[in-house]
Amino acid sequence: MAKLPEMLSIGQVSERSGVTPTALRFYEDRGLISAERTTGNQRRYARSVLRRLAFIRTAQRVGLSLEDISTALATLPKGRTPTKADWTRLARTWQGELNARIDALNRLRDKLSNCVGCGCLSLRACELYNTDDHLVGYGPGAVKLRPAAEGGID
Amino acid sequence: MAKLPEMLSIGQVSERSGVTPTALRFYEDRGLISAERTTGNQRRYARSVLRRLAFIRTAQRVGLSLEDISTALATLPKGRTPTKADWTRLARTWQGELNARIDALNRLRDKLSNCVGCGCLSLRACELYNTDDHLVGYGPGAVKLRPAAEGGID
DNA sequence: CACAGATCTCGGCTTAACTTGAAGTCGCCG
DNA sequence: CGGCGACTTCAAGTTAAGCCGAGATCTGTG
Repeated sequence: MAKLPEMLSIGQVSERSGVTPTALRFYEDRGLISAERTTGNQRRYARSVLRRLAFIRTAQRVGLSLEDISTALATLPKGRTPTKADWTRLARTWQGELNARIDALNRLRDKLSNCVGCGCLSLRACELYNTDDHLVGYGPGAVKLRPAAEGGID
Repeated sequence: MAKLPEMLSIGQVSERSGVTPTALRFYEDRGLISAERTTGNQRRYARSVLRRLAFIRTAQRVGLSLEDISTALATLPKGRTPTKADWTRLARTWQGELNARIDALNRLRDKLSNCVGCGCLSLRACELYNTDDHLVGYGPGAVKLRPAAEGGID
């Protein structure tokens, strides 16, 4: 096995993290990660970037946008090792986020089951139509959906 | 209260569904919904479009793409009322999807909790870093993440 | 030192899901 | 029947999260 290198090139980081070089540059551009430069202007990453990348990718996996992630990471003290309190705060935020998403999914799944049972599309007032709002209009089918576009998944 | 109109204009559908007119035209373009036309070429929607829209929006809410939705809807008999078997099939597909997403979220949330407990970022081998793969590299922080880009959320 | 292979920047392409704007037409109330 | 608001199409713009290629430069190894 090779010795542990102090700093990693973009290719090495890419290979170890599974994140493409292009994406790495992109993340840097967005302020999610950072790197030093050689005299020849090539990026040299500290090993800690791998932790950060794992974090970023994992968060992305559950549907958080890079902006969400970036915002969250920004609450951590820039540069220095975050305190436990910092992390707790961040985690709490995300847990709320995650819980909301899980709830939404559970609710929908259950409702979908109901719909199968009830025939759904020919039903007058399937619960599915009123997932999160209460503006049931008059007559069959008429409802006021909350514009989901704004809230994303939750 | 007004009388129930037989057919709805795009504006009425928009107001009742919370979906903008442009989005409605867009959905039509994508084959998700359809409408008849007046002699003057304006869209007139059957009330059932509201059910369909609620369905579409709800599915979107849980992260399904319009293409997913469109594919699913396409399995239903074009035009006529779907049979219960049709619905069952569709629902089964989506339930698998939903379950997968719920699982992923639960796993992550739990791991995030662990991380708070353990100090995470200063940890050598936090579970977070090995969410779904097993290629733990040598030394702290070195891992091979599965390219999440391909699988999306699940 | 030479050179192959890794990186660099930059601009443009991609997909999804719409939105915005322009220029013109409908429909219905008074 | 006049007019104004609702509607039409079409083209182009937007955001997210990158990918791709070109042309130039760096780095490390023999």
